[in-house]
Amino acid sequence: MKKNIKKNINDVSQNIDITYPSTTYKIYNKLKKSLIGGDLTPGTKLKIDGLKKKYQTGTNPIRESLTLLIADDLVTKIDQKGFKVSEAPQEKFNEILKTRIWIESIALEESMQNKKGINEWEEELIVLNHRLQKAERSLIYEPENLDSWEMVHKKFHLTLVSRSKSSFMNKFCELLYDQNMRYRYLIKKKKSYIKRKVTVEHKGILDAVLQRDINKSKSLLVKHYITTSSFITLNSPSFISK
Amino acid sequence: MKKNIKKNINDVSQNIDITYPSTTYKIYNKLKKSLIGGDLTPGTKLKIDGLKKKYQTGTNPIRESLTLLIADDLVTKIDQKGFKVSEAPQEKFNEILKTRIWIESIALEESMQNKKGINEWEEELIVLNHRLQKAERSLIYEPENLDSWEMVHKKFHLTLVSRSKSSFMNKFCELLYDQNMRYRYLIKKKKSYIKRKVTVEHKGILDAVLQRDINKSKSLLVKHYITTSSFITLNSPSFISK
DNA sequence: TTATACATTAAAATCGATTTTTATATAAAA
DNA sequence: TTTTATATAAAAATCGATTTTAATGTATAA
Repeated sequence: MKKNIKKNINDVSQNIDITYPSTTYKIYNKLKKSLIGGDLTPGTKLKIDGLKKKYQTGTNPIRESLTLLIADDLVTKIDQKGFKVSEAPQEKFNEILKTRIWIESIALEESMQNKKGINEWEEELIVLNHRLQKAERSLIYEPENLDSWEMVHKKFHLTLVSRSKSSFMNKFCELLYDQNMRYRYLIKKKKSYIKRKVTVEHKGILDAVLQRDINKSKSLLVKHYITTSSFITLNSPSFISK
Repeated sequence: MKKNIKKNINDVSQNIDITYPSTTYKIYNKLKKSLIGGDLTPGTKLKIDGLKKKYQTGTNPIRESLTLLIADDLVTKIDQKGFKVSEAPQEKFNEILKTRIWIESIALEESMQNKKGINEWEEELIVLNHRLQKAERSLIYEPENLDSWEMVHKKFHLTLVSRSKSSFMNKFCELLYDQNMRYRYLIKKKKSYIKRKVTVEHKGILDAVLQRDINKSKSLLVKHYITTSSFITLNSPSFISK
């Protein structure tokens, strides 16, 4: 009833077939954001009743959202004992870094070797890099723009490795990106993490790609990840998984 | 009530803390088996009501099982429109093959370079290969043993690539293994697929691993996958995704 | 004390009914 | 005829209550 009213309000303007996301989908996105943003401490139990109250909804959307988040490795489930926020030990971060380097090296190489639509791809990367530089500059004066910086940053990195002609590779890259992002926020919460300037590094990778120098591109990408990772070290005692 | 009785019956013998799987978990496993086994035609709609009747259970376990299967890429969900069996076009099989080769080449190399516990690993592989040969021979006279062959076969392949020290790599390998397995069964249902002898190939890979010849091991593993794949070609019209 | 059985509480898992949305069929207008 | 609106049917999604299981606390026996 309530939703029908809402639908009519929106429908009058245009005749587009707007579909409204399910509660499950909305809660999933909210929870995912909280988990990646480090708002939920690793290991914390995710009790259904609590989440029901917090998000003002029933059992089913909560449980389904949590089930979806298992696939993202942000939530862990123990049968008959419920859900909890996935742990985030240092060694897991090392795994993420290592795996990202393995996977993305292949994906970048394949993306560059795949000639079909390579010009359009290069142009897209130029635009994304431009937006990224802009977003980064705006961040100095308006730190509340972090969300939009995150969006462009993710898009830039995933586009870079998107042309391997394997949907599986794309999925793996995104999973690892989100995992890495989570650690960035977790460390920000613990230490007074200083957002370092990555503008130059992104530009370097882009230039190597435009030069169509595969090895240089790969090595710059790897170097970028390793440099970034040195800022994400959680070896404070609070981070050792219980 | 019913479950309590069951618990008591089992508990009298030993004082082990036996945990009973949830309905969701049981349904998940059954569905997964059906999906990999090719019993459910790609693209088929998975209606909640139908599954409820089939598995004699409520909405929740069904929906949760299906949600879990999305992560395995065996089920596809469209928000507000429900679940369906994931499509299985030829091109997707090509992706699986390609991605497996990329990922497992790295994982095998890392497994062999990782010296810690390498002797135990080699011994485990010898035992698994032995069981695999045995299971394969028994298959000639008792084809109903296919399930146990599948189990050993999966274990052999996943153990081979298990030591990269990245839980993500292990997960990716298993996902791709199951995806590949699904195609094996789908083609079996369509063509009169003849189970070919893979005994020699497994032995070859094992020997190369025991010789600690990384390049040889990798190339034999890749060759094994490519040879197998040539038997899994679904270019009959019935397989072109609608 | 320490361990074991039992009762209590809390939380997960499940059920069946209701609500909301989509798909289909039918009728009216261009 | 084709399109557009409306009514009906089917299915997905959600809700709130109930059942089942795990965790906690308490009393009793070794």
